Amino acid sequence: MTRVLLADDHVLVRAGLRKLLESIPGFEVLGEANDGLALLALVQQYEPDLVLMDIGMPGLNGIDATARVMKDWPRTRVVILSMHQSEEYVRQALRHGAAAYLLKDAAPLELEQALAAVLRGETYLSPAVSRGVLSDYVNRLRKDEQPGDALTPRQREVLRLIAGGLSTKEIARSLNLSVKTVDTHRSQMMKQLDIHEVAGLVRYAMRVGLISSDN
Amino acid sequence: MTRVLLADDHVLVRAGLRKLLESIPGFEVLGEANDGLALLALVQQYEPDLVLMDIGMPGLNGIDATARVMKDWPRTRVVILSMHQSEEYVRQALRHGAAAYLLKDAAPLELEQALAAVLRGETYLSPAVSRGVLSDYVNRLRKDEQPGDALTPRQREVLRLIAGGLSTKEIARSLNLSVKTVDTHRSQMMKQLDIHEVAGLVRYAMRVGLISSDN
DNA sequence: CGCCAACTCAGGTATCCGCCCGATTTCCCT
DNA sequence: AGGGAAATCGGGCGGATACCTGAGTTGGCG
Repeated sequence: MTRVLLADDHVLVRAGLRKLLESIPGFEVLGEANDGLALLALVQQYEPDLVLMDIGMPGLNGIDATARVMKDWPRTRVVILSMHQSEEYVRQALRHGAAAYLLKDAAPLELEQALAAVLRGETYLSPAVSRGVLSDYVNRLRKDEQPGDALTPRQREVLRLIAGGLSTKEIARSLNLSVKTVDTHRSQMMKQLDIHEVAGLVRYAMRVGLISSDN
Repeated sequence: MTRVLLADDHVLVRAGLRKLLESIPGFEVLGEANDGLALLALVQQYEPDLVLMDIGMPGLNGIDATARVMKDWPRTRVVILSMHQSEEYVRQALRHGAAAYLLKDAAPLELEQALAAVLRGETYLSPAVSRGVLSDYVNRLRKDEQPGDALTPRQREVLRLIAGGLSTKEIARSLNLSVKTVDTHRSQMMKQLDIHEVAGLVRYAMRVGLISSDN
């Protein structure tokens, strides 16, 4: 039996969701909350397996409520219900630990699928949403336009190592060059790119895809 | 009529693809190339609407060939055919301007769908691939776990400015602190995070979402 | 052949960074 | 009441960085 809590500020919506869930075998609705804070109290009381969470709630909204639920009850799975397929909402929700992001105009069948996926430990996004996320992802990759633009091959090599955290001396050793040569490359790049600190170089390297934040 | 070129180092594969394409109304195969360089010559000659490109080719591979095609004929749409659903390949392909990434074990129907999507200007990924990309995307968001983990609020403040490219002196002025205080915060963070250069701090700040590469 | 960009290396200087030692105050938690 | 984390400063040291000027070599391109 999957034990579920509902959070939504509209009574009718909650009632509808309850009916829906109770029509699916294996789900039990423990309670309903009309805002984030009320939900947190219920979560503490029941420690449910699943929370169906609206985003647009007065007081503590769904995203922040999700974050606080995940902080103290990380094993609880939170399914976000939202009217908006805004990129930003989706990302916030996922970042704060939501297990699924469903649009409110989704078909009931989709809700079942989403719940099944979530209980298997997967992350579920409404098709319309995942399409958006995908294109956003693609855009991000695209923005990393080829670094062959402003820099010479040697400069890119040096930049990669700088951004990787190596000191000038280490880079020189690694490339079999004089320290002074590496120094010149760094200075040259800074002049060309109008960037004047290592921090800026690292950000640039990341933007053009020379390195990624996880190394 | 969509004018198409094929690039693959296996004759049989090319022949099969040609048959497939010619069975779809509206597609015309202009020619075949057995490696990247041969393809570039054909592209120059025919200026096709579409290129079906294998990744694993001798000489100039599919990714690099894609980049060079996109550089000089940006309106050409390149569909990557690959045996591997490696994350890295997909990302490289998308980054260099591929319009689609198809696995070679895809159903013929999927090829048609992909071509249709591409001609509509969309980006198409094989389902298996897009699933991987999606989960990668989600993982990336998740990794941006709340920065409240390892660092104190003040440290985060300082880190944000460091990663933003400010010097210790500038940060001190900006926060109305002594240079020494800022210095201490930086050192403290480095010890805690086991990171020992500014470059590493910048990458960390980016990973936890304190800053983004585009400032 | 001559030009130019890329690559290589050098000396010098002012500043900044990374790290060591130390200290005080505030505030929360037990 | 006492412990501990957070935040605030200081002195000092060795090395790295940012920027300057100058200069030799290589390879491609007209």
